[in-house]
Amino acid sequence: MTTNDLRRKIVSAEGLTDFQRRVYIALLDIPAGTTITYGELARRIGCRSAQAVGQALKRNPFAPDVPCHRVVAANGSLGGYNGAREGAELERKRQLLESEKTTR
DNA sequence: TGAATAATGGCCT
DNA sequence: AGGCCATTATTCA
Repeated sequence: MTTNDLRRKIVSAEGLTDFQRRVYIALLDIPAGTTITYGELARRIGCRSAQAVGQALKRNPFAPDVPCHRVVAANGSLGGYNGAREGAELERKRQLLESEKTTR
């Protein structure tokens, strides 16, 4: 599945708020192997609340289709993945990031 | 250096 | 109007 298809999928998805779409689409703009903080991402979509972005990601109905693993905390922590702030899910996220970084 | 706590902004029901 | 958050910055030991 290409990124473009994914974007189309997001736009055509129902039951989502406009804000959520902005978040997911902004994620698609992030190149593989690159990380961004919640705050930075929030600013990208014209928002000042990193927490709001966190909510959107947790409620991410497209996971793991949407590369939400490229988003990390401001201090470099992984943050969370697939609704989990710790555990095996995070380990998976870590590997995904490393893999992308290497593949880049 | 690390952990704990408070402050904050905005979305969702 | 109230609650929620996958944050962030600050403070304390």
